[in-house]
Amino acid sequence: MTSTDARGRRRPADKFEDRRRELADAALQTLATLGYARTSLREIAQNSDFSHGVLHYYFRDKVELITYCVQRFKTQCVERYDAVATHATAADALARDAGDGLAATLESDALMHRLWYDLRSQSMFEESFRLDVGEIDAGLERMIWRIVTTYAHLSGREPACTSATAYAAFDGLFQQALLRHLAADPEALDDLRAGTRLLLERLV
Amino acid sequence: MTSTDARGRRRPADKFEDRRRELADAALQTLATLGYARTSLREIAQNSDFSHGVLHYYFRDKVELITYCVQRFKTQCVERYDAVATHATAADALARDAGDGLAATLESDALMHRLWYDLRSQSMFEESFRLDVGEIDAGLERMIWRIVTTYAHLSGREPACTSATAYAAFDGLFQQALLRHLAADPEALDDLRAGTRLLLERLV
DNA sequence: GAGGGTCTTGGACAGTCGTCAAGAAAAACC
DNA sequence: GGTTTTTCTTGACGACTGTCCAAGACCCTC
Repeated sequence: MTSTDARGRRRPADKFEDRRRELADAALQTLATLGYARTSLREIAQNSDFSHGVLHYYFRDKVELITYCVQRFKTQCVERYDAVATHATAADALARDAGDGLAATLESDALMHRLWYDLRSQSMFEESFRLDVGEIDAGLERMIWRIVTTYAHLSGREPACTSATAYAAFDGLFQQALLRHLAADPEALDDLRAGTRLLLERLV
Repeated sequence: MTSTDARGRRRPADKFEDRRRELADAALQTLATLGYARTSLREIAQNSDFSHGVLHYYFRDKVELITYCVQRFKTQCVERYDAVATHATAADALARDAGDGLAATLESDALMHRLWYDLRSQSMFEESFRLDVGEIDAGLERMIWRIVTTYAHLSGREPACTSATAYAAFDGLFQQALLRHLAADPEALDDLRAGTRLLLERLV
């Protein structure tokens, strides 16, 4: 049902899913630039190759589109953050790489991270987002915990906090850095790097 | 200009400001329950004793109303958080009081805290909010720093991090606890209390 | 109590929103 | 090539938005 035939043509079910992905990407781009509150279906369609009516051919309503976007955003997040998982062999090198990695993705994907915090705030009001948002948060928590446990192992120590506490602290650090970076604070990235090293050292 | 006359009647300038406050409070209540994205001027008016037209008598437009609300919200925040500033005489008692205080305000004012994170996310998209949001953040940072430095003094140590890093970590902790509390996680409050004690101990 | 400024109402306005349906266009099939 | 099916465009709908305004209600002073 999801395979291709002998001539390499996609089967109908695949085409349908491909178009959904294409429209969801246009929606994500619009959401990242305008924010959830100001994003309309017509604006999304204008950022794609299609007219606004086609959105209801591929999605039942706006909620299904946004939900699909959140899920798609999640997979992009996991891919992006897995790249941060380093292969360092020394504790201080790992701490430096982690700080650099977080600062790099904050700078290059600032708009997407901004959207993430916007959608997570929306999930506090709109229950239909909560499941997907919770799964993204869980994935990020695992990513942070991998770094913390690796750092602990490399330095011959044990983590001094739970996985949830470690993620909460790093997420707060990242969010503050993003806020200041978007407000054109030139020290935001350096403070994120320094804060990452300090938190790693203090939490294990 | 802001005083009352001999008979205790308010001067016109005061009446004007009082009505602005009254309408802003109705707006804040609406914002806290619906969120920024779903709050309209008519909805705000319905949560007050007036009709929707009066909003443009006291506020130039929606942006000025919302901005005024954010400023008003800030003063409420400062008042609320100053109550958390404890007068403990021992380090472990201070850590316990701080955790209990944060957990208490999270539980009793959950909707207002939800609104705060919503508005802070909006400030990443809407530049007109940034100044006020930044000032609120700075006030919260001072509140956290007061707790951290007091804790350090009581335990005869020095803070191991900057004020910004400490606030970022505690803010992340609080926001995760709020997310889980709103998602009906029964352990959210206890984890916030435990996390507060752990962060205090580890960051000084 | 009359007059005049302050305050409030409720409706009208031009846009925009999500949604839908009819039909054109394109693609797939025989 | 003609027919059927899938895909897409276009225009319309009712509801809702922020904004504005004419008219009335209110309140204070003389």
